[in-house]
Amino acid sequence: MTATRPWGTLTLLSQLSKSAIRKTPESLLGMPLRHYVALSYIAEQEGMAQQSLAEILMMDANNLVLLLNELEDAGLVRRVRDPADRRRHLVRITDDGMARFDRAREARTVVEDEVLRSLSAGERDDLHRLLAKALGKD
Amino acid sequence: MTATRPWGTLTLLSQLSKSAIRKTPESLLGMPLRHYVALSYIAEQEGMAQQSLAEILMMDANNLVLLLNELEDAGLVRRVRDPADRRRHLVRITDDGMARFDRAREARTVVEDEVLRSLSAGERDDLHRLLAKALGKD
DNA sequence: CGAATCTCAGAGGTACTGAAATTT
DNA sequence: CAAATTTCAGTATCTCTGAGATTC
Repeated sequence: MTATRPWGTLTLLSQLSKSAIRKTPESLLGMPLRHYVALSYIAEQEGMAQQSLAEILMMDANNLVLLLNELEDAGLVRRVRDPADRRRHLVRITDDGMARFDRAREARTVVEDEVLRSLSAGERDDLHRLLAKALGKD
Repeated sequence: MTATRPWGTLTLLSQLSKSAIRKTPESLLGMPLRHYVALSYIAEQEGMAQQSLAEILMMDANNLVLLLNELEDAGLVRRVRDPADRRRHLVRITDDGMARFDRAREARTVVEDEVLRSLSAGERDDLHRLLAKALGKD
């Protein structure tokens, strides 16, 4: 029943994502976008080991080291050795980091309104729900 | 009425897109993913000038030059001078390019099934429709 | 001649590869 | 000692900046 559609769902997905990235200037967030994305996971799941964090962010653990260096230099997060397994570093967001993340999140709703301006409020909720379900975050 | 949700729609969007990219190996498509994405637009809109194509693909016109060089070297597209304005190059997909694009599209439905496996057929249609509408492609 | 279009070389930022250091 | 975790140096790939060439 699936008619041959000119655009695959995955193609549309990547295009809309690209559009969102292009419309999110660093000046609006107050931090680089990749800092914001990382913070959103660190804030949600406090005290994660770096390796687990790398899996969730779908990035190399090696690369995460460099990213966390930047976040730590900016005073947004802290690395603390795990007392239970001293090989691990637990990543915790700082109070300042949480405050700046909250401001960035507010700012991103502005971008979201622009990117999704063609959708009604109900359709935006539907989209959010479908994306969350596809990611297993429902 | 919008409850404070842990994940913004834009964050979910970029994460699912990243997931789709990671699950699309070049060997499956028979070409690099960015060749496939470019071809999907070139196949849909025959004989576009490079500048228009760059806008649609949301990439730098400079960068598109390098991408088209690769596509032309691979025999997937041809550049033809626009007789009406000899400054322009019109980009056309070759017969071989179309054949290989069709095979790649088939392959990508396999990835799509995996990425969207948590969604029912109806939900997948909904997602497709919402993404297309947000992009103004409905 | 100014503007538009395409091309390319060089620079900058981002991500991956491999090896070292510490701890279990 | 082997495995797990984090760190870093080197490499590769990609994207953007700026200048040049052709045509309108």
